[in-house]
Amino acid sequence: MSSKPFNPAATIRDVAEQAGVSVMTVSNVLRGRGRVGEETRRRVLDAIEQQGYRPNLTARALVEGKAPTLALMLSCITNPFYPEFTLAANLAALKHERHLLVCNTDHESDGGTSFLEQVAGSLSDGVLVANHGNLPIEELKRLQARGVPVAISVWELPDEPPDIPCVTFDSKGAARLAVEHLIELGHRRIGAIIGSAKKGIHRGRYAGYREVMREAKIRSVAADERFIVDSFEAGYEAAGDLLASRPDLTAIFVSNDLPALGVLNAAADLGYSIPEDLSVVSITDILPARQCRPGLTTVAIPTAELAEKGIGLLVELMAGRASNSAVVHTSAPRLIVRGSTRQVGK
Amino acid sequence: MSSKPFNPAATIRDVAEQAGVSVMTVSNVLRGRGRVGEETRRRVLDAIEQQGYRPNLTARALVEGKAPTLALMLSCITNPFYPEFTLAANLAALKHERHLLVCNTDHESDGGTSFLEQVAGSLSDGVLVANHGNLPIEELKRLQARGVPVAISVWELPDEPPDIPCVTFDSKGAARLAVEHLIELGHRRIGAIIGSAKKGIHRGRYAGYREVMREAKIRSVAADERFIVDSFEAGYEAAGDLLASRPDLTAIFVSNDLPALGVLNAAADLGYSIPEDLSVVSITDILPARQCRPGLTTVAIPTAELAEKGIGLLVELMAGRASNSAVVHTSAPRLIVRGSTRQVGK
DNA sequence: CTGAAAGCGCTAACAC
DNA sequence: GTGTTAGCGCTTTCAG
Repeated sequence: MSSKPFNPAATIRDVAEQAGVSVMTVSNVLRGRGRVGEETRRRVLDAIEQQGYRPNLTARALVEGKAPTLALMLSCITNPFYPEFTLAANLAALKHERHLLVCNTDHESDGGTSFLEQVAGSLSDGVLVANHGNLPIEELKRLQARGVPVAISVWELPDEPPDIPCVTFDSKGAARLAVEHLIELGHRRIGAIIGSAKKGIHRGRYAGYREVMREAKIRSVAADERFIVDSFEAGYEAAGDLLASRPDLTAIFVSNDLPALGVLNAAADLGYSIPEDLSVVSITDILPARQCRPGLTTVAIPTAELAEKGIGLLVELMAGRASNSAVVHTSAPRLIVRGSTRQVGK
Repeated sequence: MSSKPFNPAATIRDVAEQAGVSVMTVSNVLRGRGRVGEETRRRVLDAIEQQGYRPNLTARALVEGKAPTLALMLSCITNPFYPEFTLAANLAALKHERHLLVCNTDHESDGGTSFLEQVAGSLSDGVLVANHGNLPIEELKRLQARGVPVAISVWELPDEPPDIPCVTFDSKGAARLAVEHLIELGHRRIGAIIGSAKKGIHRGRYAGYREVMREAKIRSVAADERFIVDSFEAGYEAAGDLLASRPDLTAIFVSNDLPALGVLNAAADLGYSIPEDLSVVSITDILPARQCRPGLTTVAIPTAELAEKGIGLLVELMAGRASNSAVVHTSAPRLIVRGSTRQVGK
């Protein structure tokens, strides 16, 4: 019962001692479990206050066999898609009383394998992986086999799920909306810049583009298409290249906002006025798409929802309530018309 | 020596058993400590491989009394300044074998206090706080008194350090470079949009602006100045307001890129051509500043360096090698001329 | 060079 | 209502 006024490294035992109770009782009042007398409760609370005691989450995690964190793997947080995604994932994790550990795979020499190796199932209970077209699927399956909950989000193809639980969105539908918008504005000479290989991650988007072009009876030729890396710079270069070889294009469909921003910049540098000389539409709706002039017309995908549902799926998985073949769908993409598109010839 | 082919939940004890050695030996080979015979070593490694054993970081952290993570507090990851900062902090932390836990204080009802309460000194050994002008300094000091290493980065005023170890940059010098650039281009009617209260976080930047104006013998009046919230939207509005009341301004100095982007957009919407009708210069050099047209002329601050040195300072603090009054300086800001500024009247 | 014992701070059973 | 006994998975003494 000695009054130790303040103890920077107070443990639950110190508190128990000062309050004249057992460790168990302190643990109970701390977490509102078990039954504790009102009087005892107060004494314990006082002791906690005085000593400045705070429970050690590491110790708690060890004994409970569960970690207070979830891991998020993404390519690179500086890609403007991810901040919004990460924030939503973080908030969702917090709702489940978990903190978020993020891994930028682009900057890990092994693509994040060692991160998974260390963190998954040890520091973190589960792993949410944001799809970027080059996932170490085998590695993820190995983890899964080991009993670590693993989920993928931003999966592009609802009809071709991976062998791992995932959250998808309708990428083909998104592309359709974008290209239909161009068609409705009267465009016929439409180029395409795709942020992956032809059969790569954006193949659903590419399929949507092809489909609408076919329906509109427009014969699209390979010369009107470019397959590039999904970056601002690659978009910039591809636009220059495409416009040089097909100067009569009136519109360009870009499979992603980031390269589309590059296209906008290239067009400006080449002396094109947008949207007077060229319409540009893409997919995603990242923040810079609305913070530039002209604003980028784009098809918004449910970024925050993809993140939230990803965390939700992970939590269900951890609780044994979701199966390994779960496929979670998200809201339909929606067209957002801004200044980068216009009626052809106007 | 029974061969358990694969054990998803293998512990160090399982490995020891299979290898026919003691737990200690396994721990030693695992971390290259102590002396272990080559033959024994191999047996242990084989057992680890077969069982798919991976050490439990939580348990290790508990017994070592140190956590494998560091915490980073920032206002919101969707502010384009932070992705770059966070990435650099993350990479620096990794070099010290720590993962990073990030807290978006804007979205915590208590500004992150409960995050600190839970995480600091328990899940994470130390905390790096990115300054945003409204820091819970008292809370941080309390943590510090408790023995938790705490450091602040992006401190604006090298000459007025807080009572907490910090990493600073020369904000006044940055503003000077920006405004001097305007003066050199012949501008005299220069407005200012400051992303804080007059005596708020950007007061160093404001002071730099005033200083250069005075040196150039330009009488700046309050009507040419706006003090706003540090956001794109506030910048947009302030520009409209300022331009309406002072239509003869030829240039605007904005204290931060984010509101400057808003200014660029507002100017475009109001029919101003930039830089023909109006020059805009600001401070920071966030990614969107170079991914928009016209590109934003700005003074780059050493963002990555601020993050790296922040983590470095934290690590020094943890090792007891840095004092609580440490002030770490960073490289001088540099002017980056892009398309948003031009010789007056041209 | 290797092993046995102790314990990090906490919680889950079960007693009383 | 409250206390006692174990033990989470690991590392650190200290013996051999």
